[in-house]
Amino acid sequence: MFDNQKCKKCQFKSSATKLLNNEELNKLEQNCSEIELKKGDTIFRQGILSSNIIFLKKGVVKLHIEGQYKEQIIKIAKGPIYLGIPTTFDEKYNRYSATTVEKANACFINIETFKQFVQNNGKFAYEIIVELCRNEINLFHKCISRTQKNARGRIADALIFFSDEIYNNTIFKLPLTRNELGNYVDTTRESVSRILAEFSKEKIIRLKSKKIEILKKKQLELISRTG
DNA sequence: GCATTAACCACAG
DNA sequence: CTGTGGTTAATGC
Repeated sequence: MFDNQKCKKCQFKSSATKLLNNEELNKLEQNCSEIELKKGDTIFRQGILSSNIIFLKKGVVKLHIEGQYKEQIIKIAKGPIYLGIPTTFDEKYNRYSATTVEKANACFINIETFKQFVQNNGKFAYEIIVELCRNEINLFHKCISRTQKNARGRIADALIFFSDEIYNNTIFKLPLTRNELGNYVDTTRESVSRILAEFSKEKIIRLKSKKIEILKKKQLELISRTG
């Protein structure tokens, strides 16, 4: 289970982990375990005892909360990234769930080990803070998108996000169902279907079921701004 | 009033 | 799981 040298030689080291010294890396190797995940696997679930910090090496996940009426997708994220810091660091129970939407590789890191690094290695802690700050700013933008744009604008935002941030490509396969995309951008699956069909008709995207090609990004950006 | 937007419902692939 | 049509409610000229 504990393959020595695994962390030291890891190609996906986070910017924080790069700042650990040799002794700390040894400690990490003894308190961290990597697993492979299939699409749809739960990494951690809302409501259960939280116990690990997750380092998602690669793959795409959704962070989601079971709301009063329906599931809400809070965020889509791609590795390499830490998951669960907000819900594990100072919370007894998970406040949200993380589920893969593609196959992924994740390392489960003992929370006490992670805390020791934060407490004893300022540079490590600094990198973690930077990542948390980025996350918060991103959520502020998401908040604006949700409240101040119409459905077309929100879906345009989502398409640009998948293209630019997740797949770095104008062609990609949506990892979400229409219903999930609706949960992500605060609308219904019907509206998602309709709006994607409109974009396709307007030749802004090419659409075949989940495969999407962005043809006119400028146009999408305009829709994002003006609805 | 009239137009627009989007949710809800129903039904068919 | 999707796409589409009809209906309805809210909102803003």
